Amino acid sequence: MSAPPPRVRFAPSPSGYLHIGGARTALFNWLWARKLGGQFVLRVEDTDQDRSSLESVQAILDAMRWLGLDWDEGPEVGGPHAPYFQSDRKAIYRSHVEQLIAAGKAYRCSCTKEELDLQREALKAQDPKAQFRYPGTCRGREVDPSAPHVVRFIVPEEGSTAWDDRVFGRIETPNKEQQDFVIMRRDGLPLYNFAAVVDDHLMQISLVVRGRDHIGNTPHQVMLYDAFGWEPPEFAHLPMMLSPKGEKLSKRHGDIAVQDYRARGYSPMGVLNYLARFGWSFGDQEIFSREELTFAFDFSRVNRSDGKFDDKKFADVNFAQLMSPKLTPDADYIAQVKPVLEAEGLTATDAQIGAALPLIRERARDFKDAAKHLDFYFREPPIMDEKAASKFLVPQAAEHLSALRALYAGFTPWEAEALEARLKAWLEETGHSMKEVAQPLRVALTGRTASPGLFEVMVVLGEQRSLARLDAAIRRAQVT
RNA sequence: GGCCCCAUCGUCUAGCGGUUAGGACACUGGCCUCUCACGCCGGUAACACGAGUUCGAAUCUCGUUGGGGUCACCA
Repeated sequence: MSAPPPRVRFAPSPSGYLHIGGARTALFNWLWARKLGGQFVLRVEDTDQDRSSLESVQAILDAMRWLGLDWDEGPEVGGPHAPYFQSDRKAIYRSHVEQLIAAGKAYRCSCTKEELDLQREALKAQDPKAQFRYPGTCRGREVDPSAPHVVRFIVPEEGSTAWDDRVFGRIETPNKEQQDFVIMRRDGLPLYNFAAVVDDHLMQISLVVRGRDHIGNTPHQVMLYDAFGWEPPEFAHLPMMLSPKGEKLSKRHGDIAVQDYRARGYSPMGVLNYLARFGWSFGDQEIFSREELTFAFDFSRVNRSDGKFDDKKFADVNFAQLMSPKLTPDADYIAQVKPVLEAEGLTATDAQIGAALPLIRERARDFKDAAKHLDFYFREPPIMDEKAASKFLVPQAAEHLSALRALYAGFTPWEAEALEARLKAWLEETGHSMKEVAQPLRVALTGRTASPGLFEVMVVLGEQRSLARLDAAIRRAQVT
């Protein structure tokens, strides 16, 4: 008898862009749902109105879509447990708070933040090492429901709270470490721990997958499930992604938004592949297709130790994705590089890009880079590297290039092997070496000193443009 | 500081009592070669430390050290 398909969720708070660490959490959730045929729910945790914005919601949804992490229920797609914005679920939270109060598991508290701050400072003055916890002043006291107040949950004095984490195993913390935490604010909005529990239960989430920074919240949430008489979901906490220096990853460490990598010209699978292998492994395999990832992923192979972000490795994984026609089919490659080309003022048909693609796949590390490698195929005349020109397009080269020009005019078939054979024969006849002519020819054809093989380039360029570029180079070489 | 978690090359990791401790990135020597790139061959480089358990520990236990997370009317 197999377990029912999981219901998992990703619950971002829309206070910025989709963070790379958040994307990994989303990915692990998504993989699990897709692997087992479950549902992936997207829920927007926007109960903090000051920090949430609509633009941010949009940015996150865009990033999710770009990564191909589609959700079965959530914003813009709806679902049986709508609404999926917590700001639209206030009435639900309110009634559940009332339920806990009525059951004697929570109480209204009229202590103000200022009062508590004062108490906190007083305690600190008395004993700098002491831990301040809410003393339960309002516990059992009658507080006028119409007067300003928060609602606090009653934490059991004794015992401990535990769960069996899918990744970390059993985690247990003594209840005396906790205080009567606030579940509803003065303004009537719920707090994270409370809203998450109510929603996860109502949305029938069976497994909560999130960052390890939530481990401290989990006991609160488990207590809440108990208080409601609900069965808690399973939990799987993920090790943290830290900065290269081992600090918590933040904007200070450069690019950390999914958007940043999109702008850099990374492919979605490049990003996903790197994230997947961060904290998870599958033998020695480094590069995965989306399907392979979905097949191979399992929480039993998720690590417990935090990791440091490595840009170089990330770039290499992205490169490996782009290099493989199997992982990045021509059509995908073309669709993604085309806009970058256009931004550079270059226009090319899919077929034209496709013809040059085999020559750049093993050279371009990202789509930005690809556009650079593609530039001379589509720019007429090509941009001439002046240093290269003055070094290689000299009178001596003009002679060689003129000879080659004559050799290739009207030559058939215009194919790499034939073109190369013709040149080799000429070298044989004249006693020149490939090294003498290669670089002048390359500079003539491409405007630069580094390029794919000469004959492959000539084929992509075609006879007319190849000869025209030779002519221009010969003129240039003569006047030098 | 309390609580919780973690600990294999610089980095991501394999390893789940017996291995010359493997792979990948990065770095590096060479090969290939018309340049660049890809590719191939090779090199430097790790079990944090200390006690146990065991015939035998990177693998199990405890301690030490180190690192991280969390302690809100944020999520």
